[in-house]
Amino acid sequence: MKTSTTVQTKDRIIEAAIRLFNQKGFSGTSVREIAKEANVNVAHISYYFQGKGGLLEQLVSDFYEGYIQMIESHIQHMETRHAKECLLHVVFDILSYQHENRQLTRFVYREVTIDSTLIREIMSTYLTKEKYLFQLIIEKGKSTHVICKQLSLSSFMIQLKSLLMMPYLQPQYLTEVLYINPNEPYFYQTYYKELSRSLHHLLEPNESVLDPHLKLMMSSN
Amino acid sequence: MKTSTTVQTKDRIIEAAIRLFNQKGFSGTSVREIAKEANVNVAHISYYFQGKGGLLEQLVSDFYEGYIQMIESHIQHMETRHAKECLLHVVFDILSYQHENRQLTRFVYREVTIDSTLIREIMSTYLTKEKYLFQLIIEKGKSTHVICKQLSLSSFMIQLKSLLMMPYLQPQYLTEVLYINPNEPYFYQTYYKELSRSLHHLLEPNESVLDPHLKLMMSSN
DNA sequence: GATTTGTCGAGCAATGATTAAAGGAACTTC
DNA sequence: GAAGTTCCTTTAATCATTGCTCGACAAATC
Repeated sequence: MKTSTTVQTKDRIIEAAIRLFNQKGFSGTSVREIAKEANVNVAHISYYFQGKGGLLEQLVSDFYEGYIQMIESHIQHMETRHAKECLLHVVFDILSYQHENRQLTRFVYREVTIDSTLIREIMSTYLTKEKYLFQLIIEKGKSTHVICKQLSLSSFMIQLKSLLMMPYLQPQYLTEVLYINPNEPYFYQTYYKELSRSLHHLLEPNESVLDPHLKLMMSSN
Repeated sequence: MKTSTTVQTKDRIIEAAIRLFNQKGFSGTSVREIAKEANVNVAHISYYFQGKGGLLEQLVSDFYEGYIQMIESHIQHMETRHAKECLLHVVFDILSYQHENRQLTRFVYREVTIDSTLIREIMSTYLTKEKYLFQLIIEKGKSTHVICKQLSLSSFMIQLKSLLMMPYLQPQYLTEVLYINPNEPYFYQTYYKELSRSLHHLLEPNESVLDPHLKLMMSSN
């Protein structure tokens, strides 16, 4: 019996959970609050998700499922595109994905910084897969000489992921300190342009192999 | 009665709290756990810090106090240095500061993503101050033509803070996925070099006012 | 010896997650 | 249409844990 009210109940729990987890964190939210916010009975959470932990697992893997799937769809069309172009499209779509799921994104990215077995499992599946997919693009770019051969995948990933995550992990910083509203649809398009500029410099062949620290020091003296 | 054991007790609580908050988050840690980890009585936490909330406040403001103070000391010596040089020194010292206080850093940066009144107050004090201090450096750099005049402070801050925070907010990502150990002292020195390279490109005058997205697209066709 | 300061265990009231039991609505089967 | 089945919902209760405080005791300070 899959009535519409059933679906509503389950979905209302998910929506309420995302909202509250986003605001107060996982441990900071009680199942009673979620039930109240969703206007459902407390027992429903255990009934549908096998407890609070199951609800967390559902949300996190739903997020990464959609995330990875989106990246993979780009990889499949990579034959027809140049590596840099493909990379930029992926970046744009990640921003778009994060924008569409702002609350879930912030919650997941925060929760991922907690040392738990669940998180460790997520890591070894979705995030290594993400790394692998980016590696494919980078490798192709290197072979077609549009990406600097010396580029280290690790340092690229660190910087890319930093830049992608920050605005959605710390939206209050943008609003309260920088007076930028990351909720506006214009934001991530503007941000994308800045990102693509940074990426461009990150990928292009070094103009010098010198220690950039020293180089900067010298040029400013 | 300020015996050495008294100091020990208070400090042991702080150390234990940092360790546990870092691992399991603020809400995910109970005062009993902290007391157990610190080998003190539960009542001590309320006695010294007026409850769990007070302990949180103590830790967070201690962190930002040292953080801001460190940046300010650079500003005072700014007369003798060029803006870019000063900026790089600040960046290096922030990395160093975060490295020295790895556990506290990760905890604070995570907790700052929670919507609470405490956090909002922290924002409007320390983080606007941080922004102001960076503004001073940037302005000087612009006036001496070592920093691009069109550089937006906001987008600079977003990117800078992203890159500074990421490795210390997500150390498990580095270890488990990228096989990089951010706990090694070498790490933040290496990372600093990468950062300074990115910053160099961020600050230097644009070689073109063209939409970099379009530009990249065209150059890869 | 009086006072302040640190320590401790017990215990409080509140809230945490979870579940067992039972009611009820829709759908199938006879 | 009656009986049975399945799924959803609700109530109530359980049991652990939460943060915090009280009163007693010890030790140091004046």
